[in-house]
Amino acid sequence: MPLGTDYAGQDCSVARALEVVGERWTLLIVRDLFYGIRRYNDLRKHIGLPPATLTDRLTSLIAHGVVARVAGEGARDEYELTPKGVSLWPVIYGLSQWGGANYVEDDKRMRYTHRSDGGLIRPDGICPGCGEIPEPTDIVIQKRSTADTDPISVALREPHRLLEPLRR
Amino acid sequence: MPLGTDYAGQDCSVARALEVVGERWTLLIVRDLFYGIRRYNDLRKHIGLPPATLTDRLTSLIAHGVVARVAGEGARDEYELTPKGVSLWPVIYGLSQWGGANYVEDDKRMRYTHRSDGGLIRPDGICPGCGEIPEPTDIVIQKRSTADTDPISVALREPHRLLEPLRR
DNA sequence: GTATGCGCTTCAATCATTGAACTTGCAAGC
DNA sequence: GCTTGCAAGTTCAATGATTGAAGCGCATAC
Repeated sequence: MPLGTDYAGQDCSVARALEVVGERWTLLIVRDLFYGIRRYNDLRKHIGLPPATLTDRLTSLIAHGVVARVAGEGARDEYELTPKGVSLWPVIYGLSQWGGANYVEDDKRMRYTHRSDGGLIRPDGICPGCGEIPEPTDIVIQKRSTADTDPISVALREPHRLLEPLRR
Repeated sequence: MPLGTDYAGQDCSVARALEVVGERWTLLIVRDLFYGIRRYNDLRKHIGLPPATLTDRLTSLIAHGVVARVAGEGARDEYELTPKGVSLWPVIYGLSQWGGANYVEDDKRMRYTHRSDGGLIRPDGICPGCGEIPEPTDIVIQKRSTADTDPISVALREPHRLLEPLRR
């Protein structure tokens, strides 16, 4: 049976969340949408998953109200996070901090800064300057690893705000 | 190829994290270990997954240093989170808040309070009384849903500290 | 010594995922 | 108006993981 219909705990919030975003690839898609990647082929190339799987995951995310398909510049549709999707930010950030602390060298980790005051956001999500937890739209990211050379990874080395469409 | 060996982004912290904890069931096992469930059959019954899968996931978590197998009371071994596993708490809490806010009724959500001052921990993880983000060992949980009637779910309705072994 | 429960392992059947190939629809170039 | 090219998928057979049922060895309880 597919994950997405059968995690046991009916009233467990963690299980309910994982029913929606717990399948393989799903959280990487959400991550990329935070990064401003919005087009089908950009997602596919950046994440490196088979098109059938990408279509399946996007369909599921749209059905659950996490992602919306919207008209983009030009005739192409794009995918973007709904407010419900944006509220997944603490989960993505938590995974990023844990994965970074344990598996990525310091100088290759993504840098997260608070747009209003330039503060380097701490692992617990708080901006040391203002003491607040910034909203995703107030967070500026910069990819510092140079391991990947595809156009999207290269574009992510420029600082830009979360959720702001990545233009190339 | 198995998830656990092949998420594309080599230097992406989120992808690296999901290589370790992104497989189906894995985060539910981690959640249960935070809840104090420590024995094989308790995990199996509470989560409702096939034994072969539970063995597989535990082996993988141990190999990655997230879980340790330790001697329990009596002759039985138990499973417990390592410090690296405990540092996954923000991820579990984030999923819990998102799943709770979107899919579980108010009065059925798990209650998280700060042990030192009794404050009801906010969705962002901060205790409103002291303004701090409590460590997992300082968090008291109480399951409020009565939907499940298995012994473990019943035991979780008593307030108890995270990571404290659940005795029946 | 017999039964029960725990902590697994084994196995065939099912189900999801994969990668390659193919299709469709639009848009610009010739 | 024909072709070329690309974006955005769909289709399909092969592979691989997951499932549920059954079984097994050990330990304690009766």
